[in-house]
Amino acid sequence: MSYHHGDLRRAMTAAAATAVAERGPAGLSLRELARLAGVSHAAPAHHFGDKAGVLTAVATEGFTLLAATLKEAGDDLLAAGVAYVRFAVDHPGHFAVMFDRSLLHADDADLREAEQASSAALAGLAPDASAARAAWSVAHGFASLWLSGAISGPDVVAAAEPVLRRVALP
Amino acid sequence: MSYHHGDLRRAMTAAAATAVAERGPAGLSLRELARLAGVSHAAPAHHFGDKAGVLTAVATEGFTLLAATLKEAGDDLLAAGVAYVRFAVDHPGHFAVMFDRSLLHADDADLREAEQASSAALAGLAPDASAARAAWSVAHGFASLWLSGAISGPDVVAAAEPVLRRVALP
DNA sequence: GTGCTATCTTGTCAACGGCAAGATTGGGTC
DNA sequence: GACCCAATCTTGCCGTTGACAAGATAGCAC
Repeated sequence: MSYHHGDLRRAMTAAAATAVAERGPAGLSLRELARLAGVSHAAPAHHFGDKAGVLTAVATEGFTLLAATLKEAGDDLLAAGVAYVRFAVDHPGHFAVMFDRSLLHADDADLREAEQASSAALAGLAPDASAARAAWSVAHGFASLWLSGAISGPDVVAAAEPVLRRVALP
Repeated sequence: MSYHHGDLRRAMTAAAATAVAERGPAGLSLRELARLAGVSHAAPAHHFGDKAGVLTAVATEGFTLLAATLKEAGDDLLAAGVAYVRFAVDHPGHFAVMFDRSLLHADDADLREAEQASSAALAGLAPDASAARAAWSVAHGFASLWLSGAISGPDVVAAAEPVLRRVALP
């Protein structure tokens, strides 16, 4: 192992997302991440500043990913809703952090930019602001409830579609 | 100050809810709560076992409160949705904890009972299971997004109503 | 090869959660 | 009223953590 890790930042955010997905944001330990990456306990601080910095990086990555996912889903509001839910289920570590201001540096420039990118991607799909808010609310609510176990079933998409359809109707 | 506090359990849950509302679940310190209550740092452990036990008590209180709030709102699905959102905004500390399994003792008997009470209160309002899920999703999603700052405005209820109406239509 | 800067390490500190063992209290029992 | 007992709270301790400071190392431009 060389003195320089080479790609510590990327390794840390990836490991952080996994850890958050498994044990929640509170169960995240910077020292553990450092051990997993094979670096000293103080190495992360250089890249991220503090714990909130790591989670801010994860959230930023999440918003960027979400924006790309939404764009890929096309113009259909229902398809976008399904994509939103699938994103949350596929990236629970990112999702758990993205909307929790108490964990993040909310005024981070990169974060804000990524937030706006996904907001814009969503706003472009709905006919008006109210419809966009409604679509966002259902998709976000369903995803949250599903991840918390409050709503469950054999298949996420199958469970989500009838719910999303109630708002996505033209 | 006497040796016995007298109502430590209640004092702790109340202080915990406030602290979570202000700084999030991660910013909660059992020792700080103990200091606020004027007891030693190990006193909480007797009542709650551990940190998750405190948050489980807060979540249980939240679900009980939510069930009562929903019942009070009457039979109208829209009114119930508004009540749900208002509950989240009025009790952000409780709400932040209720749906995060990673913070709780998810199999706690009292918690499960309170969960089911609020689930039942909600299920009684909708014509079928799908409608109930949809209503729950919008209300929950809007509340979450509002609390995170993703959706904002001068008045919560005014912002929530048009969104909730899209799903509550008969 | 020399200096510069980003990256990483070592060492340290206060705070925290959790555990064990003991002190105090109030209520029930005789 | 004296005694006992269970509930409640305290003191003391340990390992872990996040954060900070100061120094070591490496890659890179020139």
